[in-house]
Amino acid sequence: MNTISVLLVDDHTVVRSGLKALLGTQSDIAVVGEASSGEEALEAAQEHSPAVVLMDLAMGAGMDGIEAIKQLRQRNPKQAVIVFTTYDSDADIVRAVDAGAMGYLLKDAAPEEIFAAVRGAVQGKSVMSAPVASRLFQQLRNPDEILTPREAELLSLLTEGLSNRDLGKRLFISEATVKTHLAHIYAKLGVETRAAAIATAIRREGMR
Amino acid sequence: MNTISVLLVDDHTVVRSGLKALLGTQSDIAVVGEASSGEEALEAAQEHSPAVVLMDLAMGAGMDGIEAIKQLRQRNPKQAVIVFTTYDSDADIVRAVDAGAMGYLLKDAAPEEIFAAVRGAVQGKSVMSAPVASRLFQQLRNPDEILTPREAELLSLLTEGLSNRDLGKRLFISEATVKTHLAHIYAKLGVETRAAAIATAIRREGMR
DNA sequence: ACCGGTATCAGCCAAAAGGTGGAGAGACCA
DNA sequence: TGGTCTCTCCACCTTTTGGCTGATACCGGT
Repeated sequence: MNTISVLLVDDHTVVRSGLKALLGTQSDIAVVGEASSGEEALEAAQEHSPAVVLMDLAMGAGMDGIEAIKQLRQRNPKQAVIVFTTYDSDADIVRAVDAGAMGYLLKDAAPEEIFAAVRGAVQGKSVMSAPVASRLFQQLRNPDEILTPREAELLSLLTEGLSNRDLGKRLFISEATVKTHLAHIYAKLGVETRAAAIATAIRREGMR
Repeated sequence: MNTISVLLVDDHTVVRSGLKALLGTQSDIAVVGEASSGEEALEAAQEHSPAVVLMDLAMGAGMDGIEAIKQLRQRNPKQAVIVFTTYDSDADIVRAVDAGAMGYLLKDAAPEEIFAAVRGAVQGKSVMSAPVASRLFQQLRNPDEILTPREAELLSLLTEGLSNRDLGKRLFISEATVKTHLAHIYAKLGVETRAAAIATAIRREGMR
């Protein structure tokens, strides 16, 4: 039986310990290294050349998870990277998959799910938590939901708490136009109020 | 030497494993139970009567962390509850301290910090991570800007994009009361609209 | 030359939110 | 006991938002 070597990357000590403890119960999986930042991850990957990298996206300071994935994939395309994070933010999922992540697990995943993801990853299978999969599916099914540049601009200002009038002044357009854009934005985001739009915008696009 | 019994409450399996592994390295600390929800926590506390409860505030479904703290404190005031969570949201900190939490640690805390908090808690000392402490300090310096627990609760729901009507239903109060609370919140935050309040709340409190 | 997407603007109406002022109940503290 | 804080509720009024319909104009690709 081939044992699968795993590198853990997370800035939370307890999460690393937990994963180590969990993975340690499986005879075919061995944790060969740990890192608490993107930079450390690259070094550790160089040193241990693990088969699988289990990585949190949100790392306190320095290089973020997405960038780390890109670099890892670039240096060693055989290495499988599995994202292991707390949130299922749309933007993060897309970016992670784009950067070359093989799987996307949420931190409340069951142990079995984690084991399956690690084993699947070395075989080229991509495993993701159910909520993540459904979000990805949604996005693929609904390309309409992409905001136009102007709409994105408005949404961004919206999250600063401006009124329609202020939005108009800021963008040099009439209040009527602002309302039109907003209506389109609401439709695309699947919400009915500006409050919900702000909440959705912040929760689905970065900003955490 | 007295060993300190600890109950872990977190809906993430890996976090529980991690804490268990970390605390297991200390000869004077013993994990006597685990729970993954507020309800389970109350049961487990009943069964094991631990000296310290280490609890995540954000629990997926059912009872939230704050409510769990209140009930734990009510049933056994000698028990020390330490909050162990990912974010340092102003509202959460205030509410947790109010509910009777003895300490407030962030999940990226160093192991030593966690040990110190557990040992301190049984002696009646309250330990908190530096960022948390600084936020609390800020709030004490600016008493006008402190939201009441109820207001904080409202603000938190507000950031989910709910309407006044929905807020009322969720909190079992009339729309009139919701508007009163909102008016107070706006005054304290120094904003005029709900959109600005949401934006401010998210940018100044946790949720990143 | 036509069509689809984007950006701009208007008017009308209903719903939601915000401002003002007032008020009672319960908790806590001096 | 009196004062303060918090939470709850009400009525009235103004402003803001959102839903709907419709319009003009520019750009790019077929």
